[in-house]
Amino acid sequence: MDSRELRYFVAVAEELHFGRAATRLGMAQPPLSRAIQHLERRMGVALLDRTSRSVALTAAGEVLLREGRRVLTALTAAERRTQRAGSARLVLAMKPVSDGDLLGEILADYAADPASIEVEVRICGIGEQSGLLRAGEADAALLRFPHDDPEGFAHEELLTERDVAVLPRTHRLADRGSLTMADLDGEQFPHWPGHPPNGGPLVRDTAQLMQLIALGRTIALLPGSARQHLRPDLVSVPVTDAPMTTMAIAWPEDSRSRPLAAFVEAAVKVARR
Amino acid sequence: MDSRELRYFVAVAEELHFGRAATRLGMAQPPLSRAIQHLERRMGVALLDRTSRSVALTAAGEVLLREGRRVLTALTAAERRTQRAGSARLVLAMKPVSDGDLLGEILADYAADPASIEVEVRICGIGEQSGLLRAGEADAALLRFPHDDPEGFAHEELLTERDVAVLPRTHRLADRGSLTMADLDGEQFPHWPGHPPNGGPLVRDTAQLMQLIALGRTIALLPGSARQHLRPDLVSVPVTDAPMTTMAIAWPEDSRSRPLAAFVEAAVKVARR
DNA sequence: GGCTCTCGATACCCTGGGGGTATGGATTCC
DNA sequence: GGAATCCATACCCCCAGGGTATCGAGAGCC
Repeated sequence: MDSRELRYFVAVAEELHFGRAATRLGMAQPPLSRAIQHLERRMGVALLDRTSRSVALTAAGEVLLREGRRVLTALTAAERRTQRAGSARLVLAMKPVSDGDLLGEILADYAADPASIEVEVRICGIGEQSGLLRAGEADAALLRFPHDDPEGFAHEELLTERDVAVLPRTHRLADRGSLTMADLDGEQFPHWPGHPPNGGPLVRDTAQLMQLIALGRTIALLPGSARQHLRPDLVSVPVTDAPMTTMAIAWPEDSRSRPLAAFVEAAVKVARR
Repeated sequence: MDSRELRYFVAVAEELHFGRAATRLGMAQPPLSRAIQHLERRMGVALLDRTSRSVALTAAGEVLLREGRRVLTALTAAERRTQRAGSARLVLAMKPVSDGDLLGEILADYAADPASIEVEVRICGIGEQSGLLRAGEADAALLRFPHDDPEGFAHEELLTERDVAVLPRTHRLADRGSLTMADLDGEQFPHWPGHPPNGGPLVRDTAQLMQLIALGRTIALLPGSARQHLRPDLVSVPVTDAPMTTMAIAWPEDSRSRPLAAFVEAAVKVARR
């Protein structure tokens, strides 16, 4: 099969409408209809049930949609990784305030390596790191367990620390020297993307989170190292029995890139000292 | 990128020779050269270092070869799975004599389900099951742990049994009621494909293995259930401390096929009783 | 019931790119 | 230095893939 046809099919299968799919693909509807017919003929299997009023997926079509999407993302990921293998630059994906204050040192340590290349730090939204890694847009990512999922990636744990509570300066618990999780019962926690809704406000980035905390709409448990970056109207309080979170660096399992290996090595070295 | 170009590139990267690659692809050499040039131009990265005498991969080319192969196999796997989703038939891959004598019952039990469809049992060589599964040629496979690797597949364990020694009837240990692993010290075990060579004869299928045992060239530890299928010139002897092996049924993690789910259910049900 | 609107399929045309052959030019080997 | 090898270039040709116009089948509306 040809990846062009696959792209066509995925577009139609997602839109369930030839006209819209054609627009999305930047082409006219008739050649799209024909291409799908070709595809079905060659594969010897019906992918779509169509009447003049509706388009629906057959069982085979559902399989091809699911698998096809994966193939297409793998294809563009391969493209990206290849392109970046040509450019002498590493791309590191991280969400803000999740570097455990180690990134500066890691970058400095790596830069000291005479064979080092430029490192672009790409700050992304919460939970987007693994997407960037999977799509081949980044060479490595800083993840935080258990929030992020290292599935399909190799990773190296760098730092484990206990979460602290981040509160508005005016919060009833803001003056306490330390807290327990029980003290936080009944508090409103934010709704992280990709997690089940808990009634709290949906938070997409850290600045937004900080703002919501300052407004008293929510409070958060953040890695201890986040303490250093708090706005003056927020305070952090240790929570003696808060969950531990682990920062790790992750990369595509089968990467053979020397610069990446050197960077990971630098990260581990800095974390161990 | 287009999968056709990717196929071209992979062929050249594997052959490191435009002429041979072109032959393999069933085309002439000049259009192949051009296609690769196009690809490099569009991606903005050199994939091959070529002189008039030699072709070598660049770093970027190595990345594309590795990732591209995977994409291409995923593509053909998607094609196969789609085609088979259209045909009302399940394909089960197994190597011979590894069904723990359960397969007959499983097939009967599944066939009793009114919604059941035809099941094709595909007997394959040793260690080939996961390849067939990965390539989308089979819907499910019988694996045996720890010999087979369920990586990337969902699986359900069906049966754990202790290996027995399979010996020629004339072997010095053939008359013993039971053995220990220590008794087998110094015996020549076969070399399984995909495992490191151990000096023993390479064995690709069970018939061959049985023949080699009968000839006294090797002996083997096989699942206890293999006992039933021994040739008359071979005997099996329990080994009290032999490793345990587990038979499992494995399938692509994200399969949504109803017939497959029903079949797995039947297999588990039979194994549990 | 007939008018209209929607939407996929069909008919037909046209262009560009992918493939072919012939040949050039560089390198290696005898 | 001549021959052989092998990738690149030059040039041609054809059809696959894309466009426009239109048909035909359902659905909804009055």
